[in-house]
Amino acid sequence: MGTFPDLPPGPYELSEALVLAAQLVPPGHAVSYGDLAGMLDAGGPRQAGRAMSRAPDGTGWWRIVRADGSLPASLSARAAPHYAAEGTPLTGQAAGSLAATPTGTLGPPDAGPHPRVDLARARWAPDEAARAVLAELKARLG
DNA sequence: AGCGTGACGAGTA
DNA sequence: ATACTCGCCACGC
Repeated sequence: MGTFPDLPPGPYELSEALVLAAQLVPPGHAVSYGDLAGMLDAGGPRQAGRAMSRAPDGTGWWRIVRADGSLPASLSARAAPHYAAEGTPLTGQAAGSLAATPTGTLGPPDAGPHPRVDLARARWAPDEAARAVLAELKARLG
């Protein structure tokens, strides 16, 4: 207990709980909108998206992406620097030393203007501590 | 009540 | 890989 930011007193609106759950996702990782809702066993991807659209500053909104790892164009442009800073795995990036740049004449395809998170590598699964927080959030849902 | 609108997702062509 | 459909569901008019 105590290793988390203090939870506001419940009961929570679902949108509020979704934002708090999003804040559990650590830098360098990501989950889909559907995943986020699934962590609370409540709502669905549309509600997760709406919650993110209204999320307060300080929420790592760029860590919540579409199921294919993308974000709407206007957002992905703003997300790119965060991915670079956090080392988030993106599609088209070499995983190890095997860098087979398929584009040939073009430069490295990595963080273009519209990066796509490689969820196969970046998807976050809650650790035990996070699961405890999620359980608490669920229990306090209004 | 109906109807349009989303920071969505899966299926199909 | 891109485009388009359809299902989804809370909100606001």
